[in-house]
Amino acid sequence: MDAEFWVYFGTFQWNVPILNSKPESSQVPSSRKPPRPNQRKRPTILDVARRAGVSKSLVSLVIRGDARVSPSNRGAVLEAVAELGYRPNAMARGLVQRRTRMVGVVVSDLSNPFFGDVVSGIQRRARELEYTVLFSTGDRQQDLEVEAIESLLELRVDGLILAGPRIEFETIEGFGRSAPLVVLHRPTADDWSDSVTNDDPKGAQIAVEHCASLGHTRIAHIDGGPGAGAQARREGYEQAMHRLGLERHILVVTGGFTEKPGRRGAQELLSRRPLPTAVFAANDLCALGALNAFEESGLTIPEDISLLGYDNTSVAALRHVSLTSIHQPSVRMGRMAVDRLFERIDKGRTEPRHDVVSPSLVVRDTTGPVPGGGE
Amino acid sequence: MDAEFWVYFGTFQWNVPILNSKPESSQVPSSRKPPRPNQRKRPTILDVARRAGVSKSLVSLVIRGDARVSPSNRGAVLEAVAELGYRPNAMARGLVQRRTRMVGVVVSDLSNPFFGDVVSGIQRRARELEYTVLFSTGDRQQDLEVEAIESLLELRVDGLILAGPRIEFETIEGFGRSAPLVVLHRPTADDWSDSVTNDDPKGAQIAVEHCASLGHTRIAHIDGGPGAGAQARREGYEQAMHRLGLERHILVVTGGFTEKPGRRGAQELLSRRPLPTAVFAANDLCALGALNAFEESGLTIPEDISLLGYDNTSVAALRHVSLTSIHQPSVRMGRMAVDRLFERIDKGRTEPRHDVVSPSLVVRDTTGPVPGGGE
DNA sequence: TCGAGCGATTGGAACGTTCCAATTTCAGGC
DNA sequence: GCCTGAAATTGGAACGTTCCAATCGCTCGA
Repeated sequence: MDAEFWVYFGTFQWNVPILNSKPESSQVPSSRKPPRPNQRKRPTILDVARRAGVSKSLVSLVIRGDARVSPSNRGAVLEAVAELGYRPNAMARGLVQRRTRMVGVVVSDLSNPFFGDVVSGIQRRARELEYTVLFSTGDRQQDLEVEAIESLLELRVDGLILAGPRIEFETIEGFGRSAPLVVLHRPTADDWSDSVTNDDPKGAQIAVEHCASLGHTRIAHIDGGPGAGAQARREGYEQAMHRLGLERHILVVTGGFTEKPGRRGAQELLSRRPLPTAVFAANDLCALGALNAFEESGLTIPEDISLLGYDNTSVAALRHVSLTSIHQPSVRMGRMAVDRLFERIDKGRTEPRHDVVSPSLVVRDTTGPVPGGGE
Repeated sequence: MDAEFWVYFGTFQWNVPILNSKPESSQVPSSRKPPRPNQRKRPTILDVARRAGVSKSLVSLVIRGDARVSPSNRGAVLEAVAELGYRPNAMARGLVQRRTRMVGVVVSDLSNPFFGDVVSGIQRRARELEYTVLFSTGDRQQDLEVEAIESLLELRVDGLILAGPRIEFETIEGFGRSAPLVVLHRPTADDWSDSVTNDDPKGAQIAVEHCASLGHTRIAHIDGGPGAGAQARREGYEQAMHRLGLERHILVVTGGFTEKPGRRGAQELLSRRPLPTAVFAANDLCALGALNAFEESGLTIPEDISLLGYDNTSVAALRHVSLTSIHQPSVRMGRMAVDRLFERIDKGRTEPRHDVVSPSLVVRDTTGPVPGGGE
């Protein structure tokens, strides 16, 4: 068996395989062998140059779109390029230019629809700035997430965006020392990274105030459990309740960021008396779990209980669901992340910047006036 | 303004910017300027070698985990690596090795929850085979999709997986000539690429048979419009209806793969008399749109109308939705795609292989017996 | 007719690795 | 003390680009 040896020094982490004396026995399936050239040898800039009868430098100029090349030579080169099926080698280019015009994006969970919009914003802004985006994901596991980041850094991306990272803060800070880094959806406060987050306490406040404006007083909260954003939303809820003079109605039960814990949280709420008339859930999926539990127990939404989610995912927008939710401007946040990176990479900014954007309320069909006039 | 000039030759496509005589005026914002080295110079293998008092070759051996290095030297090198915060440069390595151990995955639409599982399968299998996965997406646009693929190929990924590509068949075939290529969720039949698809006609047949087994005869279909998989599902539906002797009940209305067209399709169905008692929609989102339209018109599901989706996405599984659907083994399909790639890259397979996996039925709460005994 | 000046073109030196063949080191047997 | 061979280590040549300074070839004015 191979041993794994972790070198850890300061803020830097990297794993080195240590083999035992038996050489390539327990290695990868069988693949360290001579890599069979499946495809025929790829043409290089030199092949193009030969074919076009010019120097490699001239080919390079044409490829980069330099204006000083004579039309005839440009034509000849382009022709040779097409004939040979030449495709520039980004590695060679990156090596000499020492920059890649690539940004790496690590998404903690690609299957969460919430990240779709973020990714879309990143993609579009990056394109405007002529950057290429490479995504990677830890598939919900911390160690894979670190591996993904490492790979991207080894590829020498010019900058890194971590969308909702699940890894430890110290690790993140270490990466920030290696490359320009923007953290999305999770606040950082160090000198090495930027962050773009939404104002969770504010969002919670908006949710509570919406309920209050509909006459609700017994407003409960199903929280996000141990998750990162959970605390901020819970505290926002509590503060808002205080501010409205509803502190004696504060009621928080444990939930989570997916359907099942939301369901369980709601079931716990159902055992309390008097029942709350409005429930603010940690996020949309959590709210959906709650919705299900309420419906099963014979309550109707929003007549008996009003329900709010958070994140305004595509699921909340489905008309069959039509969940009132707190919206984060995800697309814009994605764009902002790229802008922060751009400032560091191309404008030379070095002082950290931490942006907080405001959430907003999207009223749909799961919230309504308090039944029977409250209390 | 910059002009864009497309070189197209045979199966190869690549865009070359052509500048007008004014040099760097209307260029990118301002970024072609000297790239400011935001971070301090990165240590190279030579720095490590100097610090550890050994040759660069020895450092290279340690990093790659070669067993022949003496323990003392290994220790010294590792120490130097940690002290300097050295991270190997994948570009330099890839350049000389002429392989990268990276596979590129282009997902047509990252916000579609359907691809979450596929990606997960790809990710896990790739990790087992010690490949790194790089994702990219066209964000639903054809030209961006091509750009994404180009970028990955310029990076010299060892292989490429296209998940539900929206680009033309000829273009795909061209890419298959440049690198090992697996197409997911869309059949190909050429000699240059492999494909992994689900058996759409079979899935449609299962859906229809499920309805029939519940006593339904007036089974309608809301199709996927002009989309790629739409045709196969529609034809599967029609064939199954024939086989069951229900050809006179065949009823297809135009829909699409998202909620809105599904809604419209359902509305059209509602104008037909007699109403169908079961509806098979092109996919889950389409079915959700239909569900909404039916509910709005006062029908209850499944008492008045049974409803089926396709793809068995996470949305269908939400208990509040609980949509009967046709399941594709997405995770497995992702794994298979990586395996096909591996066979081409490391095993030297060259003959194409086209796998078709079987879909299956997931019964939930939107299908039930035919109301009143049919006809 | 000649050089100045300018645009177009070129060859060589990087970039940071791995690979390979060659060299050094060292233990052990005679 | 020397030779042998294996193990450990090494320097130089790739890999495919871009960058830079230098050169080439014209046109034009004196």
